[in-house]
Amino acid sequence: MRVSREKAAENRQKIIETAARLFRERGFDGVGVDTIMEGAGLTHGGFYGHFKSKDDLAAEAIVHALVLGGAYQDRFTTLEDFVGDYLSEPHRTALGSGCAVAALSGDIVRQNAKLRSGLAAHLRRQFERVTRFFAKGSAEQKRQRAIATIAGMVGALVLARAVDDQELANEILGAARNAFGNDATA
Amino acid sequence: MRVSREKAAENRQKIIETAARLFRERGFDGVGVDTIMEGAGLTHGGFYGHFKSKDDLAAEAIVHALVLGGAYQDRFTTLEDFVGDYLSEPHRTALGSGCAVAALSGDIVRQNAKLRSGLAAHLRRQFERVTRFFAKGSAEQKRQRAIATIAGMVGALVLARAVDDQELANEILGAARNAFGNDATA
DNA sequence: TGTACATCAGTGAACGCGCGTTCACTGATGTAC
DNA sequence: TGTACATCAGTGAACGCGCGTTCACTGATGTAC
Repeated sequence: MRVSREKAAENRQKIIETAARLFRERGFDGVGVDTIMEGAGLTHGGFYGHFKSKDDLAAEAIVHALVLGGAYQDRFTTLEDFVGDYLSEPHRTALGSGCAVAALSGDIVRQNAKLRSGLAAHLRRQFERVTRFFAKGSAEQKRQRAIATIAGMVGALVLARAVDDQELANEILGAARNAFGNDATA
Repeated sequence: MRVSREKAAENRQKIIETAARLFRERGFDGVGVDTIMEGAGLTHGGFYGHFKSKDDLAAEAIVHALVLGGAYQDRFTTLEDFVGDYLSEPHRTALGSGCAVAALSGDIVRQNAKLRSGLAAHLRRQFERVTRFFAKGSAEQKRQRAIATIAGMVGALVLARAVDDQELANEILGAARNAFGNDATA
């Protein structure tokens, strides 16, 4: 049953969004093409009309998630708000719609080079943008603080999610909020 | 060909060590039972004489790696040494013998509960031990600093490894060393 | 504007490979006497 | 201490399932006239 070009483009987008969610929730090897297609309301056979391979989709899905992640960070005006939202309990439990770096960094290392350089580009942009939260110090010092802050945020979220104890998880998030949530140089 | 009890125990240990290395290098789904057994100098059929399943081995292998990780941290007398060694280029490239938390946290989230609670216990011990590097502040403040420092270290290592650009990777490590390598409260 | 045909998005069965797991077998170790 | 037998660690072939991928087919869309 052929479908209008518009509808086909819509389907393609739905596949990418579904994949971006499921990959974050279950990891790259944890979701099959059939599950993704089903999640997008289609059957698995049509997959290869849209993408060259599962790897190809993975690249598109992760790029999609990273772009959203860049926009997310832009919404905040203070470091405290940014860090507080990122290191919140909702974000800890919202794997599928949360930070793709925290959810997939382990998988990305083992993916193709294109994805890894895409991640590098994303991080470079993030480092650049996050310097705006720091008031004092040289440009180089601001950049270093931005990098360390992002590393601390990602690490804290990863640890909090990995742990099988909500109390400990929230303690980790709280400690990281205190440590990274305000500009110590201000 | 039966083998002495001693040799069998040795083989079992070799399997665990090989698995601990390969899982860290390639992820849990990235290595097969056959590869692990081959790495241990055996054939794949004997695997189930030693372990109930691949998951069972994964639990033992990761616990093994975590125990070594705990001992590793004990060797350092100053925060600067500890952080400097952890956030070094050798550690960045030594996936198979490096920090299991950084290498496998993503996989552990999706593993069985036993492993996750093992990781929680490990992290609790690490948080406790790492407080010794902090001189001032209340016990609670020291603990929070220890947690934030470990989160920052893990996050920085994960990001540095995920990125496809050695220069950026080393910049991340350097920024994190500066941020976490000395007790800002001293 | 309507008709005829070509195109092609999506379907669902099937293929084939990888990998976790099982099993009959081997032959050296361990033990009973 | 030596012999006979039971045990069992390890071998390698085979099984079976899941999953990525392919393919013949369907029928609605898009286009040519």
